[in-house]
Amino acid sequence: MAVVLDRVARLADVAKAAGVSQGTVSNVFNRPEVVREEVREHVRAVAKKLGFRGPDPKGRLLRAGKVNAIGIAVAEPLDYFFTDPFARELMRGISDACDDRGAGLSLISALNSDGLAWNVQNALVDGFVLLCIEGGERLVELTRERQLPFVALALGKPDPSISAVGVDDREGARVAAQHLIDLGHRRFGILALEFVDDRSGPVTMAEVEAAVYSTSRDRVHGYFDALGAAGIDTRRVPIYETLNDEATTHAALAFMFDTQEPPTALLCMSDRVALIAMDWLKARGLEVPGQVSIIGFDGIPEGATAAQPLTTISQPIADIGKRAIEIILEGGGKVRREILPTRLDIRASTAKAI
Amino acid sequence: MAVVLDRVARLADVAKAAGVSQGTVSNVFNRPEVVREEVREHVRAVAKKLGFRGPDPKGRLLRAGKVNAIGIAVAEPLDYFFTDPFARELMRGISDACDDRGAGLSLISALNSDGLAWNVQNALVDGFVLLCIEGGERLVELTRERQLPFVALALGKPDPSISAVGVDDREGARVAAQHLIDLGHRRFGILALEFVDDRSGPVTMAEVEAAVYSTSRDRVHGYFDALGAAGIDTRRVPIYETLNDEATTHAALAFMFDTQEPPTALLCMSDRVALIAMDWLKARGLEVPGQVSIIGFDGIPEGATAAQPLTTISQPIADIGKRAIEIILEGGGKVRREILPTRLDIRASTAKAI
DNA sequence: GAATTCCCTTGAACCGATTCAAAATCTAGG
DNA sequence: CCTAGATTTTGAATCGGTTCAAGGGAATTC
Repeated sequence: MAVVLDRVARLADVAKAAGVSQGTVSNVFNRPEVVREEVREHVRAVAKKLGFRGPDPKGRLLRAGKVNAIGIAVAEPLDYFFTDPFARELMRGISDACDDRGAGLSLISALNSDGLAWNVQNALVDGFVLLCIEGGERLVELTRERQLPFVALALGKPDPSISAVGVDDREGARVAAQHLIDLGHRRFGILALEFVDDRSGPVTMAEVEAAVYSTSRDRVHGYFDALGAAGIDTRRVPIYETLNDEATTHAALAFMFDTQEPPTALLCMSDRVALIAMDWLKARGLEVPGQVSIIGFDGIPEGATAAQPLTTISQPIADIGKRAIEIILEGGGKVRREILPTRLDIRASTAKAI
Repeated sequence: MAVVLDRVARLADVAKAAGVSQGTVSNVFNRPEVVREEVREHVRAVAKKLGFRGPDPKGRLLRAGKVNAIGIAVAEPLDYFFTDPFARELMRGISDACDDRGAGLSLISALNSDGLAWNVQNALVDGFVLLCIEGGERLVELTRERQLPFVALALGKPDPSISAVGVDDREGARVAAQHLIDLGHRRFGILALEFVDDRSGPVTMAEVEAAVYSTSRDRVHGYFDALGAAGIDTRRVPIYETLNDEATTHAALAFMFDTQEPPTALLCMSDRVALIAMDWLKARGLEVPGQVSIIGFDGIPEGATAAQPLTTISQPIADIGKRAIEIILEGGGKVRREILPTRLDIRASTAKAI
């Protein structure tokens, strides 16, 4: 007697058709060893006939509670994960950690705040890694609502109530500036990242102190720690806020180099900006590092493989991702904050001052 | 009277505490406009007091059935998505398509077959895109079990029963060879991808015809279509199977160039292999394209931005990803097969034969 | 022959929401 | 004041499984 179903077969259908309880069918698929072979094979045969391919994860999920996947959220379009060098390197570390634990990876994004809210609220994950490159505050706020473990990366405002992994920006920046001082440079320019959202242009020290993004502020402090100690008048060091893109970086360079005494050393808060600066200077006939030395920040792979390799302060990007996953999966829900070390990678964009 | 729960609050708890039905609480969060303002605010207040932050997606999922996410599966480690140029470019297209539709993205992988099976069987997704670069057959088999819509990309064996998006490999290869013939070349070498799993070395035409991966076979046919028409004895054109890595590509080059009459033109089945070949030749003091012309296949961004830009047959990689998503989300479950056009991108690795 | 084990299997509770027909309440018109 | 119609709210079914205490039956021990 073949029963024809008007829908896809469920566990219960198989149970009824095979004349056993639902629990037994469940065991056949999940713990086959506890079911008598005869019964097991019979159930399997019936399941096959009904086109039942195994328990639907949607059902299991509710009972089990665990999704076995981590969500990586960012306030950028999804392709950010595959195009931005920093994100890509970070995802390498995250991927490895997830592979090791057999966890899946869900990419979560939103361009507008409505979509972001919905995506974060409904993502089927066991925890979140927040890429707070931009709009970090809001991302944290939304995620908090979910009441799932999460770790913030590159978060501007350090909040002691949430887990985070990062680097010591101030110390990294200090080392960067010290490197250039050691090479004899005395005239500097700082190509900064955003202090507040969507603003670019020259900034004053007061604006630096009022920064929303403490990452940028800390780095300025770090640069100035070294410059000040070397007796350089930091009030005369130009700081230009960029949006980490070509247009604003070019504007920053024009601002600094169309002057009587242009800098001989550029302190850049990202490798991206540093690479753009290098191209711009060369196009203007200035030699790097002959006439101008450039140091970046981040340590993205592109910096090392560029036509002219970039000296930079490397962050252990992949490790940051890895630690984030570990904290979520094994942190036991406790708040953890980790500061990983940076490293000065001296390559071919810095040289002795003339 | 404050009720204290020993667990996280649920919809039902809020309903009871607020003295309304569960359905009303559900409406407050999902269709607030149908609930009287007074009730709505009251429920919200109670929810807040109980620490209920909104309906749990795990519960909603079961009822709604839709996850609103697409799974991208590959038989490689997860970091493949972020390190392999082809995969990255593909994911760009997929990301855009998902962003447009507000769909999420789940990355699914496995190193060993057990893990792969589990991940594919349990992924919470509405459909799959299969990257059949390697182990495609098995991936298709596993996915079929899930009874969810899926699209295969770069699948070796064309199976008319499954949806797929790809390019006309034979025609693309023909155009590649024709380009070199037009430049006057008469001595060719073919650096092939795998015909069967994990094998490398020189292959005979019989082995080509017996290929598991029809992509590689079709490309050989395409190359030979052009070479044969130009009156070149294809039996004397060496074909070397590589694993798309440095070691086997170097072996292939040694095999071809340690001969009396080395080729003046290399037909490579991937840009990766082509770039490796270019480096190898230069390291041996051979000029590209002065002494040897090289043409790739794929059109990865690295080929265009390389120190010496690579001539290649470009696949519309991002478009392939985009179409795959569209087929899953809007295909209505019907089987669809699409062949997208390739394009000859002439850059700096091919030149007139001497 | 009764008691004790051991091995399977059962049945029902539970996971956390959405949905919708039906009931209850309110509003306006006669 | 009554009623038709509009607006809200309820209650119960449903989604598809997992889990585990309790039960049944066969084998083993006393």
